[in-house]
Amino acid sequence: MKIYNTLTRRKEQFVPLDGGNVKMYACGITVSGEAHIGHGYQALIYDIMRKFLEKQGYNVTYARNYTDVDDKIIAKSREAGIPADKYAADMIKHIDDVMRKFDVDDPTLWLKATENIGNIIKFIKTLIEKGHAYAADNGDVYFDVSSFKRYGCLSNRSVEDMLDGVRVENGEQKKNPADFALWKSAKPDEISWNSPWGKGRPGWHIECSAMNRTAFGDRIDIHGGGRDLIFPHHENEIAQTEALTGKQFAKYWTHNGLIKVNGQKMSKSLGNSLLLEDLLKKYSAEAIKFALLQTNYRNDINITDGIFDEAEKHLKEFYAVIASVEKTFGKGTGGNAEIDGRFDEVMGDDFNTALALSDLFGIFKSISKKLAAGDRTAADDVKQVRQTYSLLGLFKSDAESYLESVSAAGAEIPEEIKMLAERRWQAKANKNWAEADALRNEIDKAGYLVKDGKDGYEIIVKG
RNA sequence: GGCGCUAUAGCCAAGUGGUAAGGCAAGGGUCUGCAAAACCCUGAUUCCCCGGUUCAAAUCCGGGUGGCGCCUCCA
Repeated sequence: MKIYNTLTRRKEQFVPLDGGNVKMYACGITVSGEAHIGHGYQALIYDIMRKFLEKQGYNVTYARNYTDVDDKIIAKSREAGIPADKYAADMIKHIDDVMRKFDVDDPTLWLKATENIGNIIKFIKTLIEKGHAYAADNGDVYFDVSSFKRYGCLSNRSVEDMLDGVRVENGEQKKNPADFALWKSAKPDEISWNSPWGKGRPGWHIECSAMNRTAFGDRIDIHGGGRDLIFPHHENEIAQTEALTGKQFAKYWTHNGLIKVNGQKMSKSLGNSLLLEDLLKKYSAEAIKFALLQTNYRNDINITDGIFDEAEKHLKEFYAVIASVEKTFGKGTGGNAEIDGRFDEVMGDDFNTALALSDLFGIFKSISKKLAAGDRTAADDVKQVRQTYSLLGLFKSDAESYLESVSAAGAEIPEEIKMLAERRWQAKANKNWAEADALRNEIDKAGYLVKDGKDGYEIIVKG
């Protein structure tokens, strides 16, 4: 099993810290808004990593967090006229629902910032005691970047390099512009907790360090998140945790690529987010996953017109084969070790879902041939594909129901279209080709397509 | 300005030393009254450019150029 490690910038053999037990953490969502496709993608990737590691025999404990207090949440909740904690709780519930529709499983542990305030305060206190952090007069607490020599080891930058790019907000009392907030003092009427430095709330970075330590102890195997978190978030996590423990925090740092829309990154500030909920109204969860997993998780994905339509088309074709096989031979009783072994092989190389998916085209071609030849092992292959690829969230549906749900619009053929098609069929039977073609054009203009079979025809909705 | 990622056929994309997977689109064919669908066939003498290492490089090294991202909240 090989995993690409951002820390060393190479693929490494995966060797857990503790034999067969794997501790894995992935940064989750700051719940200031609805989940977009990027959030769904990230959740999907780490869900797959967890499941594949389990398939390899590891005992995985997988933790994810919700950042449920921050500036944007406070601002949004004010706009909505509800308390910040209620706003965050409602949003979490909503996001959980959408993720369930997207068919991403819950982690082993769900962690929330607001449920770990005590742990966070304790963590900060220790950092101050050890001389890695300091409290300013206004009640803010900052991490002293100059006290941690390895600062910059993940993102490969030096403190000096950073200084010219750092922005200092008004009212901040930092010793060094690169220092970052561990604790933010509360402004009037903001949600806050009592602390040794007065009322306030935790900074973003410290949450993950503190929650990790509470859940897992000093060290973990895999820490993941989107590539945009490398700096400053993950760099700061390393500084906080390693300054406290003196030990290496995460052994493997993994970062998924970002989803772009028409070449541009989706971000909260640009406001160009594609909401997961909206996409799920248009496409099946399986089609969305298929489209996203056709690229290696480390690369960015540019969403352009048609990538989901194309994926849906492929799934329809695959499910059509599955439906035929299961109808003809019933559910398989055996399996196909080759399909499963090949899957393990490609996924074992840094979770190469792109290769795993491209294999499907060959697999289904072979299954179709077997079906045509009356070879009953086609049913075993189908059973194996369903079992193996369920790890990627694919082929989990009943084939007939899937095909029905995807072409649901086709069920609603208007009467007049049906009549046109019937008249065309008659014209055709009378070998009146001109009239038959004219009628087909009419049907075509209305947005439908007639497909002739041997003993009848079928009307489908175009597009 | 600093740092990182990336550059493979019209498009998407796999491939980290042994001679270019897969998909879409396109073209040809079988089938069809004609279509659609389905099935079969056809693609890069070459992997942004220039040097180098090597028996051998898309793959390693050096230098360019273009695209994207991070350095402010971000998955």
